[in-house]
Parts: sequence; structure tokens; C-alpha cells
Amino acid sequence: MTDTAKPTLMVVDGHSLAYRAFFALPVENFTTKDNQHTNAIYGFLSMLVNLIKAERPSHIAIAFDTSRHSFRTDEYPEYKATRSESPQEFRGQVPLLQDVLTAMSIPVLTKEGIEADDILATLATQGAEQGYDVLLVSGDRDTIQLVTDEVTLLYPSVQGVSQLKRYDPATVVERYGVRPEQYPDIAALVGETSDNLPGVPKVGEKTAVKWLTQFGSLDDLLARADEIKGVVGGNLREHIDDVRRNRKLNRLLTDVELTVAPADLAVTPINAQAVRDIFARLEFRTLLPRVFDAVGAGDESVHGEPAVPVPAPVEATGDELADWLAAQAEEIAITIVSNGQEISRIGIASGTELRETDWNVEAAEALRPWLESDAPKVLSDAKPQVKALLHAGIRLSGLAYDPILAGWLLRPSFPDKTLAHLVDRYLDEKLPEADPSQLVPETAGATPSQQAWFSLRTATALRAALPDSVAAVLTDIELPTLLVLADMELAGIALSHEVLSAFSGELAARTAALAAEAFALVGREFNLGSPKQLQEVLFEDLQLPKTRKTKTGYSTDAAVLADLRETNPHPFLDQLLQHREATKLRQIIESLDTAIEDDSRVHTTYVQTGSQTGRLSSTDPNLQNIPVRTEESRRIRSAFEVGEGFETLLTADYSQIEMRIMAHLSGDEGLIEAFNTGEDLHRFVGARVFGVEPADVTPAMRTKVKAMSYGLVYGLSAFGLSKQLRIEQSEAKKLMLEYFARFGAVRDYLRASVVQAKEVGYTETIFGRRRPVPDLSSPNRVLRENAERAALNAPIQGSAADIMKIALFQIHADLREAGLSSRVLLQIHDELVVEVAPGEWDSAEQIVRSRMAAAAELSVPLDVQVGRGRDWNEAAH
DNA sequence: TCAAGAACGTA
DNA sequence: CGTACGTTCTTGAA
Repeated sequence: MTDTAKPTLMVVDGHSLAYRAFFALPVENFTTKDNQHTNAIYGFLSMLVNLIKAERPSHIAIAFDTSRHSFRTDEYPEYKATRSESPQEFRGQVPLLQDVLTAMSIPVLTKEGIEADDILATLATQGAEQGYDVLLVSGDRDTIQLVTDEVTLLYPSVQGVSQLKRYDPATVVERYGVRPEQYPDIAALVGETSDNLPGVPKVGEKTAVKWLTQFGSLDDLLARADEIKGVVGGNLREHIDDVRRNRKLNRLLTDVELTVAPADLAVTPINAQAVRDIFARLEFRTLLPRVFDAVGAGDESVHGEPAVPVPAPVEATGDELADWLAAQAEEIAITIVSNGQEISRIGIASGTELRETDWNVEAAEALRPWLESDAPKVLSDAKPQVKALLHAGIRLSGLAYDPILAGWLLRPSFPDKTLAHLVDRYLDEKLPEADPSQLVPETAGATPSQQAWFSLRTATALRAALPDSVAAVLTDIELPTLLVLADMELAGIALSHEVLSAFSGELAARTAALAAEAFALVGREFNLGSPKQLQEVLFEDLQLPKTRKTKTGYSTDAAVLADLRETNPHPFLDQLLQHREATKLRQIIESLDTAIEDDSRVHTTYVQTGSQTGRLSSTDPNLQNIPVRTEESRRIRSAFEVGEGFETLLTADYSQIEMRIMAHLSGDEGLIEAFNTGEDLHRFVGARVFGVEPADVTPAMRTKVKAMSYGLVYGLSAFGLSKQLRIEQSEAKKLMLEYFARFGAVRDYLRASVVQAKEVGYTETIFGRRRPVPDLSSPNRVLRENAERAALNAPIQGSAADIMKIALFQIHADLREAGLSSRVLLQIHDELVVEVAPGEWDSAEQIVRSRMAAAAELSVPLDVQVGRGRDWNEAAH
């Protein structure tokens, strides 16, 4: 029994246990989406959490080896020399594990030239002397020597890391037949193959124990070695130096100079936010509550009480509210409560006071002047609220801050975009939230005005956190864009059910026929949409060669099937590919059709915080991935029509905006010239790369440089280029060399931008939007190279997004100021779709063209292509 | 019912 | 072994 009066010091050999976890857990199940392996981290943490929960240590530390090199290898270079290098997949996890532990406020101990077990030995000795119960956790047998009445060893059993066997002196005697301090003597005699320390041949544990019992000690045994008879006696005498060496090397150091003493290792509260962050990155979900549970620190214990008590909401009438607002000098935050259409309530907060009222005609009219004024307003996740107000006939003005947008600009990769999270992170307080799992929640959530009050304070905290350039992106780009998006979503776009269903009917007949033929070809029916069943058919029934491996089997994607069709033509493959295409179109049509609302239009939702680069994303339905590539698929686009009361659709898109930005950012004279001459870009580049006249650039040449140019923006490799163009890798390499020989500044820029990003930790667009890229310094190659490509792409894609947003809100403003009813409906990254009212074409086109072309001043012109038609397909040019 | 994976649509 | 997204379907575990 543990003496409860004594503090418990737990010291863990992090390296050996993580290594065991690495082999115990299948790596396939523990890989993040960016290919970081996490099985060792997960296994180790899982074990640690169980340990902490079971043992409740008052003091804790985790020791790690620094490298293979130690004083033991200095003494005996062969030490551990046969041990194969630990896999890179494991080594890459160690720094991350240490980060996790740091976030958990658990000291990580290392010392150059010293192994983790020596740190354990030293702390065990000090701890025992200073009155601690010491718990050692290690997978290294040498630590058995440390077991005493005060020091207990937890050693992983053969069943795996989760099972730890507890060794006290009695257990050691029982298991090994000697006292703990004698164990190294046995080990010295037997040897340790894993450490490359040979012992005495033919001597195992049994013999060693017998000898030690007989002679009392190793020294006595070695001194009287000639008394041992037989072959083993000869072996002992012959290997006596080995035994001495082994004994010297397996003695653990108990006097390592450490920067900490046991008393410094007292358990401290974890940094809940840091733990959440890093777990999110490692994609650990189930572990998080276990960690909080084990360390006994739920969110509450790591957060202070609210620094400022939440004011009580005061119920008011509309008129009282208007008077109150008129008297306020400072910024005000509001929360509009609605069901997506009708507003039910409004909450308002100054820094010190809260007001609330039910929404009705009187309230609306009393508040309208203030809502439509330029008086500065803070709203969290403003867009739906702006929409609700628009629905009520009120156009919000004076939007000064949206903490959700600010939080996203600061950390675009963070998935949780709620006010609750921002309050937690930037105010270190808790936003009161009703427990959604309870029908009658015990804790009431924040009222609308209280939410507004938190928005206001969060805005203040974020203003302090946002660098100037990022703050400018928020004010000058994102907030104006937000208001436009609200209008666009509300407007929607007319979509013809008739056109869709006619097409769908054709496709239904075709898919049925294709499926029947396909089944006839393989002689049985199965689910063509199931990759699993498809694999059986392709690789077993039809005996086609296996393709690229995926996590769960072999790939059957279109690229692979196209390859397969070339090498092993089979009519089934053709049917399958056609079937896929047709069903895909049917699905798209189906989902679009169900999205048509009562006004015969579809209203997408733009997620302004939906990307890491600054682009918008579109959901419910996604109108940014409507098919366009094939003639047939464009029939879907023709179902998007001009609406009633309007005359025509206008599409306007930037041509090659990313390449233009590349030309601008790199300052490459060749590329700049390409855009300034007005020559077709790929023809111009092809002429330079292949050394011919522009007129003599063949379609094949053009295809190649085009792929290369676009690939550049994504961080393409010779391998990727060769695959894309279906050419030899050597040819792709040559193409890249030729390209860079002519457009060297492009390569220089791309390289420099990654170096720069690594230095400062983030990339930046022309307008100052940032994207943090921490993995540029990762030891994990996959992770690092992914980060490099993201880093070189982000400024380009992001600058393009900035430019389009600027053009968008300027166009929106111009159209309104000119008193036109024409309106922007869609944004598809580099394209806008505008619904033009009768008689407004010329003015609308003029506004769109000029605003898009002038949205940024680059060293190359921004070219804008405009098209016109009754439907989206016709309006394409 | 949910999450993961595969596949595929766009810029 | 090319960036950035969202949706649909199947599958297997809960």
C-alpha cells in the first residue's frame, strides 16, 4: 500500500514506451490527413493517461534519450550498434509527443549524452532520499536494478503497452530469483542482444541465478571463476572481460546533473487550449476528454472566473432602445435572433450595459435609423444576421467588426469558428452555453445581449491580437465583402426544374442501359458504385492487373481506369466509366433540383471563413463546382437562367489571374512581357521554352507549357508533371529545366517565398492576408513538403481571392450607387455571374469590366472576359 | 447514426 | 509525388 502521506514521483522513459506503442498500434489507423503518423503519440498518451488516473502522482516527468550517442557509446562503440535505426515514421513523432507533453505541463527531461534510464535512476535515487514514493515506468530491463522499497517499477508486459507489470523487490525476486540490485549481474552474464552486448555463451538466466546464489556476488563469482566446471566454466573464463564490460555499461547513473529536482516536478494545471490545439492537429478526438478527466482539470479549473461579471440584460421597448442607443458614444455590439427568415429578438450591448427586446414592427421602426446609420457595430458571424435584417427590409450599415472573421484571419486553419471558442481563447473565459443534450438545461445559455457583450469584448481582444496588415484585410476587404455576400445569397439564381428534369430523365435511361450491359459483360449484378465490389469484379472476375494501392485496397478512380483501359482494353471498363459519368451528373442534377426554393431560385451559402487561403467556399448547394468541362455536362449550366424581371446573365472572369500574379510577384521579365504583348500566354511561353516562333508552337508544345505553368502555382514536381502529361519523367525534368532557363525569376521567387515563409512562419498576400505554415520546419518530410507547396501557393491563390473580393464589393457598390437593379449573383473564384436588368447591359458591363480590371495595380494588366446570354452556359464565352 | 474513405465536380 | 474547396455514396463500427 502506498503511504498516502508521501508524495508520489512518477518518472517515465518516454522513448522506450513510445517506441513500444509505435509497434503495438497499426499505423494505418493513426495517420492524419496530412500524413503525419501518430500511433506512437496516441499509444503513449493513452497509456500515460491511464497511469496518471490510476496512480495519481503528485510529481511527474518524462525522460527522453537525446540521440543514439551517449557516454556508453563513447566507452564501447559497439553498444547498441546492431540496433537498427528507429524508423523515420517513429522519430518524427517524438518532437510532437514532446510538444503535447509540454502543453500538458508535464516536464520533458533530456540531457545530451545521457540515456533516459540514467535520468530515471537519478530521479529515483533523489526522490527516495527526499521522502517520495517513486514510480518508474520503463520498457528497459536495466531499470529493474533501481527497484527498492521506495522505488516501484512499472514494466510493459508482453501483452502490450496497456498492460504494465508492477515490480517491487518481492516481485523481482519472484520473477528473476535475485534481488533487484543483483539483476544487472545476471544481465551482464547473460548479455543483452538488443544492446549488442554479448554475454557468456550457453549461460542463460537459470545458470546465472544459480551462480550468483552460490557465490553471493558477481565479484566473487568472477574471482573464483576457475571453480566452475565444464564447457560453461570455460566459456565464463574466456568471456570474463565481456561480463565486466557488460556490468559496467548496464549500471545506471544515479548522479546525473539535472536542471530540476523532484520538488520541481509537481503536477501543474494543463494548458487546456494548447492541448486542444495540438490534439486537433493530431486529429485525436476521443483522447481529449480522457486527458481532461485524468488530470482532473475540466475546462473550468484551467480558466479563471470571468474577469468581468456578465451584466444582466435589461428588457426595453423599441423606443427606449433607440433613446439608449442615441446616448451611446462607444461602439455597440448586437445580436439578431432569427430562424433564418423572421427575426424574433434583438440584443444590444455596450461595454457596460445590456438591452434586449422582442422584435416587432414598432421595435423595427424604432431601431431602423440606428441600424442603417454608420454608428459602429460589432456582430459575431454577421452574415446571417445581416440577411435576416435585409429580409425585414433593413439594410445594416456601420459594420465595424466581426470577431469570427477576425479569428479566421488570424488562424485560418483552425476549424472551430464559434464565438464560444474565441471567448475561450482570447478572453480566457467561458461563454455560457446551454447544454444541448438536456431538454431542460441546467445552465442557461447567454442571452442575445450577453452574446453581444462577449462579441464586443472579444473584438477588443482580437484588435490587439491582429497585426496591422491583417486588420486592414478585415476592414478593407472582408467586411465589405460580407455585406455583398448577404445580398448575393438572398438573391439566389433562377434554376429551371424543367431543363434539369428533362436531362435527368435521359441520364436515368442511359445509366440503366449502361449498368445492364456492364452486368452482362461480367456475368453478374453488383453495386457499380461500390469500390469494394468493383475491385472483386476487376481484379478477380476479370483478372485485370492490380492498380495503385489505396488505404483500403486498390484504386478504381477514373485516372487509373483510363490507364487500365489502355493496357488491358475491356468493354466493361468503357461501360463503367460512362456509367460513372452519367450517375455523377444525375446526382448533381438531383441535388440542385431539390435545392430550388419557392421563388424558383437556388440560394447558396458562401462560407467566408471556408478556406485557408482567402477564397470563399460555397455550400448547400455548392455552386462553385457546377460541371463545365464536357459539352454534355454544360447542359446543367444551361438550367441556370436569367430570372423574371431581368433581361440577361453576364459572366465576367479573370483570365489567367494566378499566372499574372505570379508574373507580378516574381518580377520575371519574360512573363511580364508575355502578358504585356497581348500574345496568347501559352503560345508565348511555348515559343520561348522550345525556341520557335510563336506561330510555330504546336498544340502539343502548348499543352506542355500550359501544364507546366499551372503546375508551378501548385508546387508541381517532375514526377507530377510527367504523370499529368503522360510523358517520361526525364522529359518532364528537361521541360522544367528549359522553362526555368527562360523564366528563372519565377523559380527564384517561388524558392524565396518558401524560405521567407519558413523564417517568419507565415505567407502573405499582396494585400497582407496571412497564412501560418508551421510545418515548414517539420522533421517529417511528407508534412514539410506539403507545407512547402501550400506556402508557395497561398500568396498566389490568396492574392487572386483578395483581388476578386475587392472587385466584387466595388461592383456591388457601383451598381447600387448608379441606381441599377442589376446584381451580382455568383462568385466562382475568378468568375462573377451578374443578373442584368432590362436596359442596363451597357452600364453594368462597364462597371464590371472596369472594377475587375482595376481591382489591383499589378505590373501586368488584369484581363477580363465578359459573356452574355439567357442562361449560364450561353453566357460563357 | 456516425465517421472515414473513395471518388469527382470546380477554380 | 499539384493548391484550394464540398458533396455523394458505401462501408463498418457503434
